[in-house]
Amino acid sequence: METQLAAATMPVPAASPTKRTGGRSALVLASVRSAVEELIKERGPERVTVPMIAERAGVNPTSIYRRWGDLPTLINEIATYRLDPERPLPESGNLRADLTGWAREIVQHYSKPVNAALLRAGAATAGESESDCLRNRRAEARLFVDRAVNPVITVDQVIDHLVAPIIYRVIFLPLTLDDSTADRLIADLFARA
Amino acid sequence: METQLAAATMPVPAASPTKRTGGRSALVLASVRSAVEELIKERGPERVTVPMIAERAGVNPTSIYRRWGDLPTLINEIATYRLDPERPLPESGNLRADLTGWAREIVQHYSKPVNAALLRAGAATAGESESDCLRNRRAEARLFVDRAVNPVITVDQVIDHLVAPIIYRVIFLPLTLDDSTADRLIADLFARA
DNA sequence: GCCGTAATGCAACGGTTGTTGCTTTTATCT
DNA sequence: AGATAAAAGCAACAACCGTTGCATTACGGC
Repeated sequence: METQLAAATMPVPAASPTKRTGGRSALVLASVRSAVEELIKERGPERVTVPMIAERAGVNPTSIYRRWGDLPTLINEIATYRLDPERPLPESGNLRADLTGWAREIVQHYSKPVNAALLRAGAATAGESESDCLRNRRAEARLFVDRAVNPVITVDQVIDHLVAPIIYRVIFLPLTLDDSTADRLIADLFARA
Repeated sequence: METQLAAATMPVPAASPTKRTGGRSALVLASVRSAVEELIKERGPERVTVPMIAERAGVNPTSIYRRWGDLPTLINEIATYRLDPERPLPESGNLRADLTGWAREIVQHYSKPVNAALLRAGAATAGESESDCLRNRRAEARLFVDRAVNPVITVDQVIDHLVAPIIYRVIFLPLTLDDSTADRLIADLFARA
């Protein structure tokens, strides 16, 4: 067939479909992201549609459908990368101090209504395989515990008694979340150790 | 106006618009509920629509729209009352024993994929005012602590270190949830007291 | 058993959504 | 700079969704 001939002729079977991330694509990505964030804050995660996002972003709906395929997929991606996984983390040499700074940052992050709304939306799709918008947070927890010389506590304990209460309150009891929450949970966590 | 005349004539202004809960209505309610549960398990909470539910339930879509108005509202109601608030609760006279039984029940409940999916869906709408599908659970926690003679722990601690970790794992780490989870958390919780 | 009316069913509609084939733009590589 | 093809725009289309007015059923109170 034609493909065989072509394969024989070509030096390399063109197995490098170069992605385009810069320029216009980046602009579309950015404006779609902020459109989603605005709309989700304004109307709640359940009442946002793709055409609405497209209009707000000044972008054609087809661009969104072709890039993400799905509204849940799009929202989930935004929820996952809202808190930059590449950002600098506390590195004081003291586990408790590091976790304190880290927990405070998370509380502060999710105190913003936009981020709380995104988390709730992300929760809806969290069941399916690897679409978990909090996996970066757990990787960070693991990092802190793993590099400590004398951990005292386990990763599971950090998840259960620090991350979980914060996330639970963000989703279900947002009004009870304040700056003291992180410190209180840290105190509880290390009281046991 | 006519209304004034009517009001003067009538002995009681008919201020009792009797609801109809039995017979057909009950049947519709039941079949809609199981249709939602089936579909949410099959396709995930985000890919279910009202017409789909109506067809599966053998009910007219308008009935659903008029009764609940909204898909999120419907799903949220089901998520809220899936675990019967009137069910008997442990009442051993011992706080730790009661909480243990209660926590085991919750873990077992949410180990079923249907209930986990409903919880995720409920999380998406949890921000808005009083549409919180876990409020009954928190009321129960309060009951246990309030009636204990020497509580040892606070309601907030039950929320943060027992309820929150279970719910977090149900939503984001369903595979890590097993029968030992409840006991482990209870142990952690009372270790401090 | 009868009556009033709450609740469901039915049908038609206007608007929206998501898909598809094609054209235009433009990011990336040489 | 020029060539290539990835990504975005455009237009048209067939679903589908949710609303509304009216007819039908049958629950609940007498």
